[in-house]
Amino acid sequence: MAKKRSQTMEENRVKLIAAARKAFAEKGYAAASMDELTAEAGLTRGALYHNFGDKRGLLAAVVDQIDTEMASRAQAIGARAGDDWQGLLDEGAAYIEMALDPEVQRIVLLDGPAVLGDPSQWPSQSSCLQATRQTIERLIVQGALKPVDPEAAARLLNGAALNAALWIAASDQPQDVLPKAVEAFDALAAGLLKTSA
Amino acid sequence: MAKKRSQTMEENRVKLIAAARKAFAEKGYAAASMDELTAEAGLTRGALYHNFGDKRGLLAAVVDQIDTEMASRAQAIGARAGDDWQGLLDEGAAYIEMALDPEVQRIVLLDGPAVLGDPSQWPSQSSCLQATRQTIERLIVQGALKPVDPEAAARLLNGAALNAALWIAASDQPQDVLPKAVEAFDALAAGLLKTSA
DNA sequence: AGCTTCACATACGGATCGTATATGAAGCTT
DNA sequence: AAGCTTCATATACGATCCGTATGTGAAGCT
Repeated sequence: MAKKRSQTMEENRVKLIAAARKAFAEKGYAAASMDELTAEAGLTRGALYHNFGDKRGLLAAVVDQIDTEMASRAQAIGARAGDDWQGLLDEGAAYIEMALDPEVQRIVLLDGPAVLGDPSQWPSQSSCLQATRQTIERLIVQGALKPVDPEAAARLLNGAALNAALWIAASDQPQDVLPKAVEAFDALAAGLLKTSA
Repeated sequence: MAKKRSQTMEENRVKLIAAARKAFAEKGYAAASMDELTAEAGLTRGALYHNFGDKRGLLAAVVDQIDTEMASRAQAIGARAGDDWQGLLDEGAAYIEMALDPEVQRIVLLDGPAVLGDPSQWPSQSSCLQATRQTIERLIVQGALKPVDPEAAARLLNGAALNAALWIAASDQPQDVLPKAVEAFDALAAGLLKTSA
C-alpha cells in the first residue's frame, strides 16, 4: 500500500469538513457535537483538534469552503452579463438565490458572523464582497455611478441581498416573494446610477 | 413590610434581564454563564428557569427590551423630520448609529439572529420594520416612489442599514466611515424615487 | 533494520445546561 | 389567627460537551 502520509491527512481533512458542513447546517454550530461529527467521518476528536485547533477553527474552514464556492459562482454569473452594470444586478440576484440554500444561510450568514466575527475579517475575506466592490469600482471609473465609496456601496448592497434572502427563506411561498425582492434590489441599486432609470 | 409576591417577582425579572444584558454584551451569548449571571443579580439559576424557561428565553427577553428601545428612538427621529422622505432617510441614519453600540451589535445583530432565528419573526422587530414600511407606503401613495413592494423595500433598506452598522463597528476609525455609510445609504434609498436626485 | 516523527486515538478534568426535588414564605380559608 | 395550600426560588443531580494531556502505532528517514 504505502499510502502517503500527507495524502491521508488531506483526505481526512476533506472528510471532516464535509461532515462538519452537514452537521452545522442541520443542527447549527452550537448544537453540533464534535463527537458525532468525527464519528460520522470515521474518525475521533483527536483528528479534529490536530487539524483545526478547535471548534471555531473547523467552522472557519467550512465557512471558507462555502464562501469560495459562492464567490466563483457569483463571479461566473456576473461575467456572463453584457456590461458591468447588468453584471452587478445579476450578481445581486445570484447572491439572493444562493442565500436561499439553508446551508449557506445557517453557516455563513447566521453562525459565521456570530462565532467568527465580522465577515470582512475572515481569511476568505468574504470573496463575494470583494467581487462586488471591484465591479462597482469599475463602474465608477466608467462614470456610470455616483462617486460613492465603493466599499460602502458593496457592503450595503450585500446587506440588502442578505436580508432579502432571509425574508424569502422565512416566507411561506418563496417563489412568489423572490421576484419582489429582486425588483426592490434592482431599484435600490439604481440609486447608485448617475442618471435615473 | 408585606411585600407583594408579584412585585418581587417583577423586580427579580428586571434584575435578571439587566444582568443578562450586561453579560451577553460583554462575553457573548455562548460564553455567558447562567451561574455568574444569576449570582450577579443576587439570585440563582432557579429563578432564571422559572421566569424565562431556558437560556434562549432569557436572550429573547433581553433582545425584546433593547429592540423596543431602538424602535421608539427611531420612530421619534423619523417623526421629527419635515416630510416623509426625509424621515425615511433620518430613520435609516439613526438605525445605523444605534447599531454602533456594542451592546446592540453583539446581542441584537449577531447573537440574536443566530440563536433566535430570523429577526423579522421577533415581536419587537416587526414594529421597527413596520414603521419604515408604512412610511414607504405613504410615499408610494404620494407618488414619490416607484411602485415597488413596500415590504420588500423596507426589508432591504433595513438590511442595508444593518450591514452598514456592522461594517462601521468593525472598522478602525468608525467616525471616519460613518458618513460614507450614510451617503451610500441615501444613494441606495434614492433608487426608490421616481425622479433621481 | 531500527530509530524518529507525527497523525490520530484514548482518557481525563472542568464547566455548563436543564430537570427534579426541597424549602420557606406569601396568601387564602375558616 | 391558625393552619393548609400555592408557588417562587434554592439546592442537588445527571448528562453532555469541549479542550488538553497522554498513549500508540504506522509512516518516513538513515
